[in-house]
Amino acid sequence: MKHVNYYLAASMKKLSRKQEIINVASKLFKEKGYSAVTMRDIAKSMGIKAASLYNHINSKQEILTYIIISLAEEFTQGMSSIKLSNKNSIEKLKQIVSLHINITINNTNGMASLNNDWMHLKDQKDYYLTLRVNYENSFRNIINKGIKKKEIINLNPDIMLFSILSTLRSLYLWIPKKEDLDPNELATSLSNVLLNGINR
Amino acid sequence: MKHVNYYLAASMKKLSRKQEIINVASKLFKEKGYSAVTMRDIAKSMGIKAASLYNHINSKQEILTYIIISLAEEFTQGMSSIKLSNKNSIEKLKQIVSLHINITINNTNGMASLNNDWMHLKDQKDYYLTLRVNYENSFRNIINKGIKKKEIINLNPDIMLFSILSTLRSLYLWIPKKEDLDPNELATSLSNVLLNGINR
DNA sequence: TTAACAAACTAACACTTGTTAGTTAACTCT
DNA sequence: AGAGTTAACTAACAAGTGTTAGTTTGTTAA
Repeated sequence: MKHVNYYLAASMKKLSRKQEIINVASKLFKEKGYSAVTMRDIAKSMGIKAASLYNHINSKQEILTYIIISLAEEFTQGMSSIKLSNKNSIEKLKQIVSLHINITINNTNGMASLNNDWMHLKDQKDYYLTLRVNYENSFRNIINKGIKKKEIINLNPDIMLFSILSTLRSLYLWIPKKEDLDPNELATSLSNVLLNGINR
Repeated sequence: MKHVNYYLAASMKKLSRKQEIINVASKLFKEKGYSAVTMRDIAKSMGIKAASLYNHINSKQEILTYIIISLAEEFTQGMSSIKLSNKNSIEKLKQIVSLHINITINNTNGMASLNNDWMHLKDQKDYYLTLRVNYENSFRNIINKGIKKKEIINLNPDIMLFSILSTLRSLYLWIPKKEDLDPNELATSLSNVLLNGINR
């Protein structure tokens, strides 16, 4: 008997086999990086042979591309609605913090590839880099406007951008260790630390 | 003629061939990660054949181990002298910021491996992880003492630790893009942002 | 019942990987 | 001049790489 009938609880939708592969691959990519994970590793984690993966996906590269591009587009979309919101710059920064937390909670493993394996993209690398640069520019714009309106201190905006973004991009390393933490509470606390510092 | 006599300016010390290999490897590891860099890549960058590398190093693994462990020990040593200094917690945090900036400026490429390739260590992985945990614990202790002495706001210390450390660990991505910036000025500005936030 | 499909399998290929063995040429020191 | 050392070379190997071709088997739709 080759096919197993998994019992599926009423609440869980059945994932396409392709999506299962992508999820398993994401987890392995997070642990060892794209280059160190072989198709045989992925297959073994699913209990099948490497060749069988090709009934569902076209290449290893396709898996990486899917993981990274869908996340990058999610960030782009999130940023574009933040730009449209009628809030001051501080509130917009808080929205950015929440955006990162929510996306990271939903796809912790994928965020590792986004951060560490984008250089292994082929066809879509330029597209990814464009999305990334645009995202950073939007972020910088919010900071610059905040400085002009005296909502944000008048310091080197690149240092502020780098500092905040580094923390947000590293969330994937940290969130899985703190499962008990509520996303909203985390957003509040983290915004507080990033915006107001820790000095008393 | 197989051997070239490089002209060495009086100011530059001649690096051992082994150290040259490690430097070249560090650069490649930063660009593509340890697993994606082959011995033939490293050799090509040096203008020699892969087999020739083995006159100077014992294995690819040895290169990675050297890069990571020497940096980790540098951090350990830096932290231990900060612990001994008679400063309040805010001043100690500023010293930690400077420690990261100085080490990163001196070995930007190596910092990439420290952050992203430590999981590919073999023999020395446990040792590395011990150093890392100890470092984080020392960092957390400084924050906790600061909270007790009311020098630091009374918020979740793990969030503060994570936030600051994420930024410091990402410096290697950012410092090479800002060559004009003076290390001391960067330390001052970054400490200011990390400790006092950006809110006006 | 049977045709079509989905998803697994075995076997194989061409290429790349880290590494070893043995050799050779140029410098250094006596 | 000769011995020793350093650092390059060529050639090769065994293991592992992503991927393809062709086949088999259970499930689904007509």
